[in-house]
Amino acid sequence: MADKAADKAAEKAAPDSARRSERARRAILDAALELIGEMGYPRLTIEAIAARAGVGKQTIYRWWPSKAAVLLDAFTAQGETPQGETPQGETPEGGEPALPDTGDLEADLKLVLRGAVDQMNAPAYDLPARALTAEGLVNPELGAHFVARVLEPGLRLLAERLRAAQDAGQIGRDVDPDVVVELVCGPLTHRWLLRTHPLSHDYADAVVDTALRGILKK
Amino acid sequence: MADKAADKAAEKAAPDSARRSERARRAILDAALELIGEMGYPRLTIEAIAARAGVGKQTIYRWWPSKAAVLLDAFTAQGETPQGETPQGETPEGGEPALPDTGDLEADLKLVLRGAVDQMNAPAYDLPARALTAEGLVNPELGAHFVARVLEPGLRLLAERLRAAQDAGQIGRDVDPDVVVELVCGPLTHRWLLRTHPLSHDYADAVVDTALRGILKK
Amino acid sequence: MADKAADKAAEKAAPDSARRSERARRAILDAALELIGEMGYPRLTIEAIAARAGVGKQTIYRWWPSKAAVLLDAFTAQGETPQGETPQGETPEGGEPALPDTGDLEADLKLVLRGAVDQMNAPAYDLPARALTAEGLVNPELGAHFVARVLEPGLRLLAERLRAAQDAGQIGRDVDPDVVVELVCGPLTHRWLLRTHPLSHDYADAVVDTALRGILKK
Amino acid sequence: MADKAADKAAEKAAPDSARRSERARRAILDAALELIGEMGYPRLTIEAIAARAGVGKQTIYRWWPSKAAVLLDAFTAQGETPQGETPQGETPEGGEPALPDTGDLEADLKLVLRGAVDQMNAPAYDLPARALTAEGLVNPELGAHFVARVLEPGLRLLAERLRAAQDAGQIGRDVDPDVVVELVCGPLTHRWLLRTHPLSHDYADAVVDTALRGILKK
DNA sequence: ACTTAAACGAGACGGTACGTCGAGTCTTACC
DNA sequence: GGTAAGACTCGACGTACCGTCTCGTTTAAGT
Repeated sequence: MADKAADKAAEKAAPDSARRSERARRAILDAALELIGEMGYPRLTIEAIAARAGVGKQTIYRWWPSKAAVLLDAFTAQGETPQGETPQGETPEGGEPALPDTGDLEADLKLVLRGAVDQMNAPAYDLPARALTAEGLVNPELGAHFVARVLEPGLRLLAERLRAAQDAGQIGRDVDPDVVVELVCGPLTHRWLLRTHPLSHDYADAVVDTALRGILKK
Repeated sequence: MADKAADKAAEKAAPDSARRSERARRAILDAALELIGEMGYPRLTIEAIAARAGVGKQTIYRWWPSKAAVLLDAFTAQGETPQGETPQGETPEGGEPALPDTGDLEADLKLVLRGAVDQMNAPAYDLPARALTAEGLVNPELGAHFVARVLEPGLRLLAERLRAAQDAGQIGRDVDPDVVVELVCGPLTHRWLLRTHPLSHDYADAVVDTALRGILKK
Repeated sequence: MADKAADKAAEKAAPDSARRSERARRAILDAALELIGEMGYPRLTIEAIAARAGVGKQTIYRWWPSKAAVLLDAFTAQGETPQGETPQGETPEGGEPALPDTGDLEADLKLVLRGAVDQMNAPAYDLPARALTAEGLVNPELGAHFVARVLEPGLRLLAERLRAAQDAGQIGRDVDPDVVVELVCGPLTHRWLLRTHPLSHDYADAVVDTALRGILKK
Repeated sequence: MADKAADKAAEKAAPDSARRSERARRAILDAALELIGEMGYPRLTIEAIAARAGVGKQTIYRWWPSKAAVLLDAFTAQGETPQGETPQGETPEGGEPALPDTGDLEADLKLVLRGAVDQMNAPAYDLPARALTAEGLVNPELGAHFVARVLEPGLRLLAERLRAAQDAGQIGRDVDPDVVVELVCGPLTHRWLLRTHPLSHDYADAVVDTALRGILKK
């Protein structure tokens, strides 16, 4: 129980994070993002990151267990504005981020999903996010971190917006908002990752339309 | 020019597939599938495959460009019954495979998607398919092959079944069957790959229900 | 110039030996001797010495330029009774150490060389002395210190004893005592270092006999 | 047991020396000798040897266990004329090497030892031989190889020459030629390795004189 | 006794080299 | 000419120590 942390520490003398060099940390994260843009994830190496950052390899190994972990931190810390899968709406300073709520669910969803599409099409998001997703597929521990830190926040906002619509009586009580979240995100993610078809605003609109209004004739 | 073929040959003396050893081919594919089960994709190496198959490394490099390509072939050739993302319905010998069509679209979809869920939960499918998906995310060429050979066939069948329903007047003309295919497959794939929640028959049912009948109150 | 000291200080702020921690010094020297016995010279590291001594690495680097220098001090300060290559004879407290002089040169030499043989066969002498010799072979500066502090004193005593014999008329004036010293020490050192044959009392006796009485028939 | 070799082989799949690349072997040995001259033994690294030789590090590790072993081979194979501690006399083609035997032992010994002195003073011999001696002091296994392959042959020749003198009645039967060998080589080696005094032809002569004619007055 | 500057323990840092692994190519002997 | 075997060059791995550089914390000299 309380020993668990102690055990972990006993494994390999945990470094003292108070003495950590912020300069080195920033240089490493920046280098990782630069390099993934220049050579792609598979050819990204810890040695290259260290060299670009002007840092000893050990300084990377001291604080991260793998290049994927470095990249996850780099991606998350990007510009000090960590982004989720879907962009938050307004982030009124100090307040909780929330999705737009104009009362028109369809319009709001389309707005948000079009934003997500733009993000997925932007190399600065696509490259690292795609690499981290790929790594996570095959490495469950990293995958869990990626989902929790990158994806969950956006999905949670979406679920909240849907619950608001449900409270407003726009959605029946028999519909599970969490299922709806996946119903609209799943298809976008599918296209983004698998590249089966172009990922466009039109597609985002079509998904929202089809999902919201149903498929079977009434 | 008549030299075009010669040029190609000059690039890398194309091997003569007529003389290819079927014994070696099978041994390599079998070894790849065995080893991915034993050590996982990231630790799978071409050297290990060659050793396990009792084959020289060059024999692998002669016929495949990467370990992912070997695995794709191994996965595809599995039991001589290459499978797509969703299981085919009956495959009456000699005939085209097709999804069940009882006239009840909802029931048919649930049947098919439950089968897909079972498959995704089976390690013999999950491990290689997940590895190939991951590789494909980051390696577009391989990704395209994977989609075309593994995923597309299943998706096409689904689209056909939906078009049949449309022809039967169960689905409006304003709905695009291709979008519907992704609307039901996207969420399943999302859960399968990202492990956000358990992937169960109940979830498959919920996706079908929600997608078919719509979200907004009528 | 008065600046000479200042220059030196400017080079690398010479530490103030008045404030030096005797506790740390002893701990370092002890740790060095312990560790060379446990893991041998090549695997002896400054980090290990610091850890064993409970001392910061900088405390070692402040006072010694290399692990060999530490070991040389450790060896020299051993038990506060620094030993030369050959054991001193009686060390009447306060007096100069001198070799035994019974008037019988042959017997005296055998006694002294047998003592040297015993020392070379004792791990507590062999390990550090051998390591320092090895280091000195390849690092002339350290080698000079090692010879001056460890070997020379013993050799000088031997030379004095021989000069006494010469004064007593036992040795001809045409013989150079310094050559004789090497004539008896060389062979012992040869066997000790190169391990060509066992280093025994009998060998010491044989060397003395052969050297003193000559090789050619008279 | 006959299994001993098999056991050793079982430890780590012994490489097939029939397929060994002679080109790589020569390049490695040459590079080792070049580099020890350029930077000295302590700063000689396997990586540098590999780089200079245009060879993968693995090719070195495949055939040698340490940089010292490489150097020993390099030194031994030098110009295809491996040299011992003392220079061979004439090596009439095809015949056994032997020391000069003019009937005058003293003159012959001086000739040989002056040659040895010259060799020890030549950097091409001094650097590698000194480094290997140093390594051998601290690594008994390597030391044994060094002695057997580099030193022993020369010492054996010297012993044979002395036995010839003994057979000719120039040396008494009570004198052990092996002790005499060390009596003359020991002092030279002592000066060579420890740099206590300059190593000159005069010293070689003095050693021979003193050793042959004895120290005590007759 | 109080101040204060240097030595101290600790250990993070930028580096170099280690010894290993696997990639992909090349060579040899066999069929 | 395809194959099994495996040596080759190359690049990266993750680790070990190097010697330097902060960090507080003693600690001993000089007020």
